Amino acid sequence: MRNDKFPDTDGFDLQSFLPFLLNQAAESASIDFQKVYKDRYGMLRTEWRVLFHLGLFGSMTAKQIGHRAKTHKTKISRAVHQLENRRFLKRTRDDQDRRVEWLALTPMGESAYRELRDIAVQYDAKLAGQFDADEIAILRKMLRRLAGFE
Amino acid sequence: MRNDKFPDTDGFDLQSFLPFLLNQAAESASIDFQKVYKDRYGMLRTEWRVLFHLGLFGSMTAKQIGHRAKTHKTKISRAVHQLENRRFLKRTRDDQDRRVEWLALTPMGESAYRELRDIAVQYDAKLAGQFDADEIAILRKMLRRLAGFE
DNA sequence: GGATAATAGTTGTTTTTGTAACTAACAAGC
DNA sequence: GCTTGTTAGTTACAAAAACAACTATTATCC
Repeated sequence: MRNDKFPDTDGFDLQSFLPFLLNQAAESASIDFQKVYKDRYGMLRTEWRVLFHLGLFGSMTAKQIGHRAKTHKTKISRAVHQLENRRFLKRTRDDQDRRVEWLALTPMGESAYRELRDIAVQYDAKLAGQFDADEIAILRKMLRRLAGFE
Repeated sequence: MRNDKFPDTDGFDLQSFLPFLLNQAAESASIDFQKVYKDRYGMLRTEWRVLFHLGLFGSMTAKQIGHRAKTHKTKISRAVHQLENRRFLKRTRDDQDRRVEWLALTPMGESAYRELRDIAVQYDAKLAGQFDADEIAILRKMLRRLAGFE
């Protein structure tokens, strides 16, 4: 947190303060990908996240997605509705526990997922490309820890 | 981006995808600090950012703050209003260009800034403390680059 | 110097989010 | 089996963000 540029400010540097810095980095790093799912697919952030979870893990419940994506159930609920309206997913009630519903992508949803995932892979490679491989590995490891993954 | 756990998903791992990972890390790393400025000071995110900019850099215009914090002018405008209502800052018109107004903290604003800044310093130290010093240096350097600082 | 464009900041309207209360289904204890 | 508590998911309302249109002032350029 020491800061040579502003020794008169008790060494505090806003641009090094992790909550601020992480938010700014996250926003910058997301903006172009956001344009893709927003402008080209008409999706909201929670919607692509739900799409990706189902694409990656197959059938899941809303609760499971919310837990894994650290997203509140109302946001998940709305994203699921929207994806359902667009015929990207279908829901089926659990026979054992009729409160639960299992979500799964339709063929249309699968196809949208694959397209977006390929874009995501390229996008990530481009972001990571500006750093050394070992640096990126350190970055991801630290971010995973900060995010509470692992 | 390779992923050993899910080799059936073309090596895509959502929890390593930088836009997602960065957002999750940013959110986790911000949440406790957010509680402080929100619950204890009744501030919104943009409000503490404006407060900090004025605390750090002294007198600034709304435009300058928006540019430095990458925040839209309407958000800045409303944050400034709110901080003014609470007597945390005062505005003075520029004599040369009467569209411009200079913002500066009142003594009350200064005091709130100093308190929050001290909390921020401790908070950052606590976050950083879970990593080695050289790792943290690498992290901040990379995040600054991603954020478009420097 | 008068029309046109640009800039700083504000206001109004629409989306999206956050929060709390709700419904429906199940579980536990007695 | 009936009260009480929990859980999955939805809905309704309030708060905040996004976006566009606006006012007032200054700059440009003919």
